[in-house]
Order: sequence, then structure tokens, then C-alpha cells
Amino acid sequence: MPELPEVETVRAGLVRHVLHRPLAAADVLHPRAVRHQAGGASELHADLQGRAFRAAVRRGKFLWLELEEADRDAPVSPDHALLVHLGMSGQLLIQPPASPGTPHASTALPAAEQLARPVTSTTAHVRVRLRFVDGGQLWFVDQRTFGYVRSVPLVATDDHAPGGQGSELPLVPLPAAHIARDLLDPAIDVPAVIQSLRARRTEIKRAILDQALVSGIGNIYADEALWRAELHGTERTDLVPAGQLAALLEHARAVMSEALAAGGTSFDAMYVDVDGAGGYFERSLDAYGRAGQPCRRCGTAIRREQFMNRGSFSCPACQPPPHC
DNA sequence: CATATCCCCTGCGGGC
DNA sequence: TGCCCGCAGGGGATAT
Repeated sequence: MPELPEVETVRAGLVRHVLHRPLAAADVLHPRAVRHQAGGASELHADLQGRAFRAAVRRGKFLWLELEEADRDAPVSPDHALLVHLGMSGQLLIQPPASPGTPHASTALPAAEQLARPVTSTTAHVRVRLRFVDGGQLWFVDQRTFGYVRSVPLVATDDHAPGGQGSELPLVPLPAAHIARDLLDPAIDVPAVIQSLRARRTEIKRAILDQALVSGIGNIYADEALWRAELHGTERTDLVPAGQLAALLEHARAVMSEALAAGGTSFDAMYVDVDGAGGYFERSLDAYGRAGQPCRRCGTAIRREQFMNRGSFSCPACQPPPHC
């Protein structure tokens, strides 16, 4: 999936394009996209119709668009948002008002790419179409349908910054209330994360992929952080010294920050921002996807192992597995 | 409770 | 050419 840097790239694009524009309709083109919405497509439409977004917010890989109040004079009601999870293959694509947004005329892509692109790839997988009153659209596109959109109430979380100064509790979507802060969140309490990591009795890669412990890290950046920290993913969390855990988290933060600056990691047209453009971080990866290629630190061939039913890439020399 | 496994999907590339 | 297999950036829902 888009991991934290890719989702943040999408969020920044939403801020530039979709705030304060009233919605005319939400069209659900594939039922799986709204499978977590109790009332289904009709409820999503009813919750969005006539409303506008006031902010685009992200925590880890969870993204949501806060809704402006429908009626300023209405009695106080809980804040609501449109929650979006991109899953493995989700995209949000802007369709400017100038274009009718028909499936055959995507202006989200550069002209040259439009001509080269088969009709099938992106446009065939539009799952939800948000139509703005001004004629523009926001498409939720998702080939593998692991992603979803859903209107949700926002709730105040009880976690807060260390020191807790000026601390209003942040609003998060109710279904994502269990998601921990991520490493690019200025209010994250890193020492507390290290403590909960050490309290775990599991392998280190499992732990840093657990979104309830620290969010935003996925398979790519987990492997990159482990490579930089010279740790093997099957190392037990409770046996890794706290200093090494701190270094690992700092590497994860740094690699995601660098990837964000490069526009994210795009292996293909699946991982793109709201304008359809991909990022350039793939060329900077040191471990992920580099099986058989020389480690950039010591020259040993990077190995690929099966772990948690997916690939894990590491250097056999720099990251020896713990002996049991 | 914490932790581990299993699935949900579609499409693509490689081997036969 | 075509079929079958493995593989893909995630996490929710169940098992233990």
C-alpha cells in the first residue's frame, strides 16, 4: 500500500484541491468500497450531500476529510469526517471542473500519459465518485478493493503529547481510535513507544508493523529501517537494547521523511498523488525489492525471506538473524 | 488480554 | 499462445 509518505503526499494534494467546495453527490460504483459503512451507499451520500470539507488530516496510513458543519445554527453535534483507507492499491484522483470527468477523458494525467494509457488500468477501477457542486470530482480508485471510504464520527483521543502543554485532545475517526501516532507526528511520545516495544513478546518487524504501537510503517519502510539499523526482523523485541530500538525508530522516521521529500515510492502507476504523478524514492531504497543485488554497505547480496506471508529483504552480513 | 493466522481482491510476470 | 503459480505497498476478523 501507500505507506505513510505516500498517504501524506495524497493528503497534501487534497488540501490544495478539495477544501471548502460543497458536494453535490457521492456515487458508489463498487459496493466493497463502502463495506464498512453500516448504511451503505445511500448513507454515505446522505452524510456528504450539501456538505464541504474543512480539513484533510492523516494519522499513519489513515486519512480523513473533516466535514464543515451543515448548519451553523444547528444544535451542537459531534464532528464527522470522511475516512479513507487506501488499502493496497487505493488512489484519490482530482478531476478538475473544466472536464466532465467521463471515464474516457481523465485530465488527472499528463496529456502524453493519457494517450498511452489503456482504458482499463486506472479509470476502470473508479469505486466512488464524489461530485462537487462546481462540477469537479474526486475519484476513489482502487484496483484490489482492500481500501474503503466511510463517513464517521470524530472522537477525542486520550493520548496527548509528552508534557501535555496547550493540549487539546486530537479528534480522530472512531473506527481508527486504536491507531497510534506516527513518527512524523510532532506530538509522538517516542520513549513511550520504546517502552511498549520492549514490553512486547514478539519479533521486531511484527512490532513496528503493528499500527496500534506506532503507525505509518509498512513493509517497505520496515525493511529500510531495519537495514539502516542493522537489525534482522526476527529479533525479539524484549531482547533488543532500548538504545537500538531508539535508533531503529529514528531510522524509520528519517527514511519516511526522505521518501516524503521525494514524493513517495512508486513502483508503478498505482502509487500516485491526487494529480496522478508518482514519486521518486524507489531509486533510494537500500533493501526492499533488491534481492540478489549488492548491499550498499558491504557488497553482500541482499536476500529475500518469507515473513508474515510477505517478502522481507535484508543483508545477510549486516543483519544476521538471531540464533535460537 | 496479547499474539498469530487467515483472508479479503485483481492483475501481472515468469515458468512450463 | 495460454495456463497456472506466486506475488504485490494492508488490516480486519477470527483463532489460539
